[in-house]
Amino acid sequence: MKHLHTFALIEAVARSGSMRKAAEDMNLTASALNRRIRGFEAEFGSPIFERIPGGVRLNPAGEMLLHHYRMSKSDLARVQSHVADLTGERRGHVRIACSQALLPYFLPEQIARYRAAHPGVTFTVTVRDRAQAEQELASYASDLALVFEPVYLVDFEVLHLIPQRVHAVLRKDHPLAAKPELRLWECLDSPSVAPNAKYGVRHLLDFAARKLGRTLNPVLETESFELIRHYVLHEQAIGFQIPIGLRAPDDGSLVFRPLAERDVATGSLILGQLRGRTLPVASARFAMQLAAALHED
Amino acid sequence: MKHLHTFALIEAVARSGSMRKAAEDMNLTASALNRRIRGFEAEFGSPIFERIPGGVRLNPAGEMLLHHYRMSKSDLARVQSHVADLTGERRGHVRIACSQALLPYFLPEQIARYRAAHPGVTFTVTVRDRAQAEQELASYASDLALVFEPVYLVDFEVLHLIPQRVHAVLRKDHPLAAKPELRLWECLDSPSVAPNAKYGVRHLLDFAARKLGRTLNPVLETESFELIRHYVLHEQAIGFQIPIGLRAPDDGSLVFRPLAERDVATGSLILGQLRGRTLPVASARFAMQLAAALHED
DNA sequence: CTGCCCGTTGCGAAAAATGCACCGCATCTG
DNA sequence: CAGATGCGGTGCATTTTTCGCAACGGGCAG
Repeated sequence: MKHLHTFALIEAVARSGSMRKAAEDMNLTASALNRRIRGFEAEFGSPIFERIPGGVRLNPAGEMLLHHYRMSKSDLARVQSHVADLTGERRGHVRIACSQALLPYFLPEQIARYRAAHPGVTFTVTVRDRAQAEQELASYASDLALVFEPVYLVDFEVLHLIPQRVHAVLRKDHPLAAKPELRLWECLDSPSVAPNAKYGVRHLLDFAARKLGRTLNPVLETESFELIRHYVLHEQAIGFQIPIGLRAPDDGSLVFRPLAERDVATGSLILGQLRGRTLPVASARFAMQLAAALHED
Repeated sequence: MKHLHTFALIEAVARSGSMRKAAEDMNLTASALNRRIRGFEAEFGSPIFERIPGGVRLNPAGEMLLHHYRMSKSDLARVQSHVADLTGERRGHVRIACSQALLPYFLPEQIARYRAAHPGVTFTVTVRDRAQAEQELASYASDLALVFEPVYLVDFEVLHLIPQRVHAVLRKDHPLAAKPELRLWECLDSPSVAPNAKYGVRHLLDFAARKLGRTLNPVLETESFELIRHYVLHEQAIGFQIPIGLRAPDDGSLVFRPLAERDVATGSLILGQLRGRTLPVASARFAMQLAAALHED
C-alpha cells in the first residue's frame, strides 16, 4: 500500500539506526529519505527520531508511532485478506513463529495440506525460542505462534493447547531402552545431550532436577534439536525432546521413552496469537486446521 | 495527515454518493478524484465502489475499508494526542455526542472548566438521540457519548452512570405544583408536553403509562427540550425532563417535581465510549472530569 | 590533522498528480 | 421522441511534488 510507504521508511530507519543505511535498503537516496522523515515530523508535529552521533534513534513519540503503524498495517492486511476471501478464491499470507520441534514433521505436513486446498496462500515460518515467539506476535511480525511452554503470557492469547511429555531419545542398544518409562535419576546418571536453557524442554528438566537436589550436566548443549537426535547415534547418551518432533526411523536405530510424570512435569505445546487481534482469514483458517490436527495427535 | 488523504476522499465519495459532488466538496476536479479512486482500487486489489446509474455506492469491501480507515485515523489521533501530552502542554480535540438535556447547564460548565485548565483543547459537541449517539461512537465520529437511557448496549462501554428520575416541569401556579412528588396518573389527566419517542424520558413515561393501561397523549410533542420548558409557561401543561437539564429560574416561574418512583422507573444518565477503544489523552481526561462532576450531582 | 561516516541542504531533473476538454451512457423532461 | 442533464471515465498539457546528485558542516577514530 503506497500511502503507508513513509511509515515503511520510518521503520527501516528505526531498524538500521541510520538514514543512509535505510536509504540503501529501501532503494532511495539518503537525501530523499531525509526529506521524507523531516517532512513527516513537521506534519506530525513532533520529531520522532532523536539524532545521536553516528545515526538516529527512535524517541518515545517514534515508538508509539511505529506501534500504530504496525497495528494499522496488519489491520489493513486483514481487511484485504477478508475482501479476497469474499471475492471467491482464497489468497493471503500466513506468518508463523514456532519452536524447532515443529519443523521436521508437523509443520511441513500441515502447510502442505493447507496449500493443497488453497494454493493461493503462502507462508513464512520463523524459528524462535519461546520468549522471542511472543515478541514476534507483539510487533505484528507474525500472526501465529506455536511454542512449547511459553514464558510470559501477557498479550498472548491461547488458541489451543496440548500436553507434551518430555521424552528421552536413545539409541536402541542403550541399557535404558528396554524400559517403557524412564525415571529422571536414571537419566542424570548417564551422559546427556540437551537443548540450552532458552527451550522449554530444558526448563522442565532443570526444574525437575533441582527438586531432586541434582543438576543436569549435558555432555553436549545445543540450540539444534536435529543435532541432538543425530548425536545420540554416535555416543551412548540420552537426548531430550517432545514427541511431536519425533518419529521412529525405519531402521529402528532410535527409540523414544517418556520420562515419568511424577519426575518431570508435563509441558504444554501452545498455539497462540496476539491478544485481542483479529487475524486475516488465511491465518485464522490455518490456525483452525492446526488446532484440529493437534487435537488428533 | 497527508498519507490518509485518499481515504478521506473515499469517505467523501461514500458520503455524497457521487464522485463529482465529492470532488467539489474536497476542492478537486472530478477527473483527479476519479483517478485516485481507480488507482486505489487497482492497488487494493478489488473495487470498493459499486457503480450505479446516477452515482456510486460502497460495496462490502468498501465498507470494511472505510471502517479500517476510521479506526486507523482515530488511533493516529490518539498517538498524536499522547505525544502532544508528553511534550508538555496539553492540546487536542474532544468530540462528544450528547443528549439535549446536557446542553443548557451541565456541558457548557464542564467544557469551560476544562478549557480554563487546558486552553489548548478544543471541543465538538454533537446533539444526538440515544440511538444515534451510539452510532457516532461506532463510526469513530465521536470519542464520548453522554446519553440518557441508551438503547443498544453492544459495543458501548459504560464509563460512568448516575440515576436520574423523571421530573415534571410545571408553572408555579399549576394545581399540582403544591405537591412534593407527583403520581403518574395525576399527570396523565392534565395536558402534557413531551419529547418524542426517540428520547429516553418519553420511553420511560410510555412504559410506565402502559403498565397502568393508560397512554400519554401530549398536546405538544417535540424534539426540543427547550421548547418544552418554555411552552409550559404559556399553557397550564406538564412538561417532562430530567433534573440535570433543569435549573429553577430566578423569578420562580417554573417548578420541578419528581414523579413517584413506584410509577416511573428511574432512568440512567450514562457516560460511555466505544468498547475497547483507547481514547486520546484529552478525551480521556475530560471523561474523568465528567465522571467526577456527575458523581457530585 | 586526516579520513570517514553521519545528517542535512540547494538545485536541476524526473515523476506523479491535477485541470481541462471531451466521450459514451443512462436518465429525466418537455 | 429528441434534447438536456448529470454521471463515470479518458487523453493530453500543465503544475506540483518528489528524487538524485553534489556539496556542506560536524562529530569521531586513527
